[in-house]
Amino acid sequence: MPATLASIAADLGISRTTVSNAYNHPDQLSPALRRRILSYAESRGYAGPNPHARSLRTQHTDTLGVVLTEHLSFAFEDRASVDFLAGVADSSEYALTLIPTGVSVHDAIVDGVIVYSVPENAQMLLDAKTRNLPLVICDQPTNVPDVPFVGIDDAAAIAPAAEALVANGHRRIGILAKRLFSTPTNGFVAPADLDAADLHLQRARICGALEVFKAAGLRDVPVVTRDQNDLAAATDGARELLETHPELTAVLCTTDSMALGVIEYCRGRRAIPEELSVTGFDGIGVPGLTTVEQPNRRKGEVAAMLVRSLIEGRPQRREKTLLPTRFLPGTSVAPAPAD
Amino acid sequence: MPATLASIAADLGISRTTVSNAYNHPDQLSPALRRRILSYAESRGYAGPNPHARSLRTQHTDTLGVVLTEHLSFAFEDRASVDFLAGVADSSEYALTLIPTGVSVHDAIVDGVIVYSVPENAQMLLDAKTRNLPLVICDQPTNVPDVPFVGIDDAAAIAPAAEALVANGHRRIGILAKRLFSTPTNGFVAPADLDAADLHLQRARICGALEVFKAAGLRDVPVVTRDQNDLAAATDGARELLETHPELTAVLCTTDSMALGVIEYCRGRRAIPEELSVTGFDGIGVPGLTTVEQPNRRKGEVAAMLVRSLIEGRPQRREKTLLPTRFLPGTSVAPAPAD
DNA sequence: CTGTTAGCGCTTTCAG
DNA sequence: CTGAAAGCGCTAACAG
Repeated sequence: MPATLASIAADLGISRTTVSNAYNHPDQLSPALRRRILSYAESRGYAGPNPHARSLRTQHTDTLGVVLTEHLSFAFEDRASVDFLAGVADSSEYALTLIPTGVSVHDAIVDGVIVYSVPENAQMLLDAKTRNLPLVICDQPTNVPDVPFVGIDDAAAIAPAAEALVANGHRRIGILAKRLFSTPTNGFVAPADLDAADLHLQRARICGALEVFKAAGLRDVPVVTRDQNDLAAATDGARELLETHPELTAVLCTTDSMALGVIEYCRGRRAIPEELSVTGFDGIGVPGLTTVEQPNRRKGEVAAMLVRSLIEGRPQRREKTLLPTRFLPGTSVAPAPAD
Repeated sequence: MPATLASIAADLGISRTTVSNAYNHPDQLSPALRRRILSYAESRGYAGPNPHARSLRTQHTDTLGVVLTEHLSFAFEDRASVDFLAGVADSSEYALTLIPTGVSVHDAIVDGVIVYSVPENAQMLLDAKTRNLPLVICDQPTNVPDVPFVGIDDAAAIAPAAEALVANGHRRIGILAKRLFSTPTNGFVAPADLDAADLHLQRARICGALEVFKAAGLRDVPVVTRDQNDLAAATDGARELLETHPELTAVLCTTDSMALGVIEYCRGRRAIPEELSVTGFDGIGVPGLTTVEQPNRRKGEVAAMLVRSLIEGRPQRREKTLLPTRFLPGTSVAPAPAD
C-alpha cells in the first residue's frame, strides 16, 4: 500500500506533525531531521502530502476556476476568449481550471470562480452563489447584484461606429448581431423583443447603436441575428438582411466576425465601402474594417485580480469595472451613395 | 456556521447516508424524502456535498491537468498550444486544469496529467511519476520509459523540407532553430552539442534535416538557435546566420515563426525565393511558405484519450503514438542561384 | 524542535 | 429504503 504521512512518521518513530512540518514548515525542525524524513519518504515513493486531504483540511487549493461556454474548445477557437484567458493566466500564481458549463460548479475544486460571458440566470451562476464561492463576472450578465463585474460599456462603446455611419450621411442602416437569447434563434428581431434578451452584451451593443440612430431621426432599423459567430452563419445573416432590405446603404455589426460575413456576402455583389458601408466590433484585426477595439486581455487580468482580492479577503474597490474601448476608423465606411 | 451533509441529516432526523444518497444515488431513497431533503438543504443554503471532502473520500475529481511552460500566458499566445488545448478540451467531459511549471504537480488536484512539450528531466515529470498519477507526454521529452507518448516523428517530418532544398540544387544551407536547451542559449550550435540538448523536439528536427543534408554530401551546415520564438528573436537569429554566412542560398527553419524572422530580415536585402530559399515548420498559415503541417489539435485529442484510458483503467494500445504530418510546398523555395 | 489531540466533510460497505 | 461504523490523509493549535 502507498505510503502516507502517517506511515512515514510511524516508520521513522516520530510524530505526524514533524513529517508535515518537513514539507510545510521547514523552519520548524532541524535540517538534519528534515533531510532524513525527505530521503526516507523518497525511498518509500512518497510524493508528499496528498493534495486531496490537504485541501479538505485547508479548504483551499490555489486554483482559480473559469466558467466558459458549454464546449471548452469554443473558448480556444475564439480569439477574444483566448486573449481573456491569457490575461487571467498571466496575473496570478494560481493554477487555472477551465470549467465547461456542463460540469457543475458545485464539483469544481477551486478557490474562486470567474464566469465569462454567460446568459443571465445561467445555472452555474446560481451554483457559484449558493456555494458562496468568491465570484466575479466578466462581460455578462451585467446586472447581478453583489457580484463584482468587469467588462466594457458596450452601449457606449459601439456608439462611435454608429455615429460614423450617421456622419457619413447614411439613413438606411441595418444591424447584424450575434444571438440575443441563450435559446437558439435566428432572423429578424423586433424591438420589443430586445428587452427580454438574456444575452446582455449583444443587447447592449444593439441598443447603443439604436440610440444613436434614433437621435439621428432614423426609424425602423432592421436587426438580424445569428446563433453562431462563424463565417458561414455571418454570411447567411448578411444575405438575409440585405436581400430583405436591398435599400440599405450600411450595416453595423456587433462583432468583427459578423462584419466578415457582410464582406463575404458582398463579394461580387456590392462594393465596400462605395456601395455599402460596414462596421464591426472587437478589433480582432480585420484589415481596413472600421471597428471598436476592446481590451480582452486586460479584462482577464482585472477579473483575476478581483477574484484574488475576494479569495484573499482584501477589500473590494468597486462593484463594477468598466474598461476603456477605442474606436478604430478603417476604410470600410464611405459617404452614403446619392440616390 | 455553514450547513454540512451531517448537519442537514441531524436537522432532519435522518442518517448521513440518506442525505448523501439524495445527491449521489437518487434511486436509493423515496422521491418524496429526496425532495424533502433537497428543499431543506436549499433553504439552509447548502449547495451539496463539499467537493474537497468528496475528493478525499473518492480520490478523484474528474479533472485533467495539463502542464505547460512556466508562464501560462505563453500557452495562449502560441497558436500551436492553443490548438492542442482545444483538442484536449474537446475530447473529454473532464474539467481542465492548466498547471504552470512553477506550481508543483504535487499540489494539483487532478486525476491525470498531460505534460506538453517540456525539457527532458523537467521536475514536474519526476513529480508526476512519483505521485503515480496517470501521465501522458505530448511532443517532448521523447524518451521517457513507461510513459505513453503522443507527438510526431519530427526528424522524418522535416525531411521533405530539407529534400526540397537539396532538390533545388542548394548546397550552402543554414539552419535556424528554436533553443535546444532549457537553460537559455543563443547563437551557433556545434554538432557535438546536439547530443546534449534536453529539448528533444528541436534536436530531432535539426538532426532530421542534417541527415538529409549529409546524405546529399553537404558538410558544415551552420545552425543558429534563439531562445524565443517571437519575431524579434527570429529576425535577429536570421541576421546572425546570414551575416556570418553570406554565402548561404537557403535557410531551413524549425518553426514557421523562425521563417517569418528570415523573411523579415531579408526585406530589402535579399529577394525570397530568388536570392534565398526558406522553409518553415508547423503550418500556422504563413502565406506562400514552404513548410510542414502538423496536427496540433489531434495531438490534444489523442493525449486526452490516452490519459483517460489510464485513469479509467482501460488497457493501453501502444507506448508511442506518432501522428502523420504533411509537407506543404509553397513559393518560398526556388532553384539555387547560379554562382 | 516535537508530539498529542481533534477534527476537515464526506462515502461506503454492511446489516437491518 | 435507512442507519451505524469506519475511515480517506492531512493540518493546526497547543502544550511541552
